[in-house]
Order: sequence, then C-alpha cells, then structure tokens
Amino acid sequence: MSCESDVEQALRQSGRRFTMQRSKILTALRHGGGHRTAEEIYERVREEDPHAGVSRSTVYRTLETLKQMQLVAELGGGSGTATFEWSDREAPRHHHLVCRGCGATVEVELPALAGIEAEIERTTGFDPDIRHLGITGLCAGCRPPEQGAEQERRAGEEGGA
Amino acid sequence: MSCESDVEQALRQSGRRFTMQRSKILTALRHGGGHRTAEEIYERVREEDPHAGVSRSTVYRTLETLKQMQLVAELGGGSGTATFEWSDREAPRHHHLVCRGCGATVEVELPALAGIEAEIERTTGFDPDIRHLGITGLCAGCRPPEQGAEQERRAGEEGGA
DNA sequence: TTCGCACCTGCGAAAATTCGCAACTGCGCG
DNA sequence: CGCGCAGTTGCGAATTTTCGCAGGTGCGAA
Repeated sequence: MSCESDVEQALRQSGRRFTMQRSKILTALRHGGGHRTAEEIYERVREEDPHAGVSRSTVYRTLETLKQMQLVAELGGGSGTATFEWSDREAPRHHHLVCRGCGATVEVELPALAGIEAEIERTTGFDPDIRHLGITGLCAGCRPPEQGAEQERRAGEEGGA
Repeated sequence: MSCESDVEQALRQSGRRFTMQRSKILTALRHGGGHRTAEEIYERVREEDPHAGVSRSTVYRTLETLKQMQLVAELGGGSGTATFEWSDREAPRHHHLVCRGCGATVEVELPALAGIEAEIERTTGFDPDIRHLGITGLCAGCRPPEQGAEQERRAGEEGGA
C-alpha cells in the first residue's frame, strides 16, 4: 500500500538511493495530501525535524527525481509557482485538466487514452507517460458563451476553485 | 496566412491590445522557427531594434498572454529553462513528446485525440486545448531494454538526440 | 566488517521568472 | 480631433529554481 518501502524499492531498482532526506520529503509530500509547492514541502520538512538538514536544493532535486520516476506529478497550474502532487504508482489513471482561465484543476478518468498510448508507441517508439497527462483548456465557467461577449479572458484569475 | 494582422485580430477580439512590443516579440518568435527561450526572444528583439524598449518582463508577460490565446506553446522541455514555440492557430494538430530521459522532443500527429477531446467535453464541460498537448515519456533510445538491466536512469542527460 | 565508488547533499551564488507601482498609450467615444 | 478608461510597459526588487563544488554517505563487493 505504497509505504516508504515501496518507494525505497523503486529507488533502488533504478540505481538510486534511499536517503533520510528523501524519506522526509516523501513523507511531507504524502501526508497532507493535495497539491503543494516546493517551498511548502521545504518548510514542512524543517518543521517536523529542524535538525534534519534538508536544503531547498535537495527538495527540488528530489522532486525532480521523483517526477522522473513518475512518483509525483508536477502541475504548472497556478502563477509563478509549480505545485507537486503525490501520485501512487498503482493509482488509477486519472488526468489533470488545468483551466487556463482561472487556474482551477479538475481530475478526470480517460480510459480512451490507453489507445492513444498504444498509438504513440507504435508510431514513434516513444513510451509515453499517459498516466499523468496535464491538459490545459477552459473550464465550463471560463468558457465564453458561444459567441458574442468577448470578455472571458481572465474570468477567475485569483479566485479559482 | 497567419500574418501579424491575424494576431492583431485575435488580440483585439479578446479585448487585448496590439502594441509595438507585442509585434516585435511576435516577429522574433516566428522568424527563426523552432523552439526558443524567453531570453533568446528578449535578445533577438533588442538586437533587431535596440531602441524598442522591450523589457524582459514584457517578453514574459507577452509570452504568457499568447500562451493563453494558444498562439504559442510552452515546452517545459529542457532543464531549468522553458522554451516556447510559435503555433499557428490553423496549424495541424501536432503534439509534443518530451523524453524525460534525455529531454529530446518529438512531434507526432494523433488524430485520435480528437475523440478524447469530445469525451472530455462531454464528461466535464471542460474545453481542452488538445491542440498542443505536451506528453512526457521515454524515447526509444532511453527506454530500458525490456527487463533486467536496471541502468537506464540517465541514458542521455546531456547529449540528447 | 571494511573499502570504494558513485550518488547525494549543503551552501551560496547565479539564473530564471514574477510582481508592484507609477507612467504610457491604444482605442472607442463624443 | 481630443478625452478617458483600461490594458500595457519598464524598472527594479522579490521569488522561485537551478548550478557548481567539495564533502558526506548509502550500498554492493571483497
């Protein structure tokens, strides 16, 4: 059930190491669910254990590593600050829809993408991470009403859901 | 054929303005094709016309605006520096595959995605920008050989394709 | 258990990107 | 053709991210 040990396994298997810092970051990332920024993770780690020398650099580097291993997903989402989300390896394939109007994110299941995955692989030999595709677009609320009113440009901006 | 005037139209229609700076940035972005970083665009603009006061901020802001209008696509691509690509509104729907191993990007056509687009819309009321989906994954060269050798982790890193 | 090789980490500095604010300036209106 | 509103811009400062280097330290091998 996706305990530390699982991640440890994954890290080992790809020739990486399972260090105390990574463990801490991992914990901070998972407990508390939802999306969080690098800074939040950094602070949370220091908070839980001020003695653990985990530098900002390490947080970023670890996040980068986990991202490559598909253990976390990065959501460009908001403005100016990337947010990360813990994503279980076994988790169902859900996808993120990020509204470019208000920045809100919605999650949907798109089983049909499995087919696309196969097509990409067949066509380009590329093995796509369909798992956590980030799709941008306009949410129902930010969509311009059919035609006419051309005032939708920054419907939400801050408020966002 | 996607001349300035088209962009001008698009800008106007969404209540934005077509300023000299935007025109310059636009030109810099399109002539020279390929992907370029914000910094490159900035320099290119100054180069062509040192008198045109186009600040770095403006480049970023314009890029952000154009991105929202789907006139340019941002590719997280490389390491540490985002790159942008001019994307014609009428352009055929091509998609970017970004290898998370070596950072190389490939473009493919995935007509099947049109179906997904409809599905998303039907399911969530979200109007997705399927047009320029950025898909990450492992390119043929970076994929681990079936099983066994667990040494693929940073196949390319620098060299890239 | 010890040894050695990479991989990791911290730190501080550099690079990239965003922000706030006051001044400008398109563009529609009268 | 001038007026005024609201979108834009520049600058510099704040923030966020990345980098280079030297030292620390898992982890497999002996």
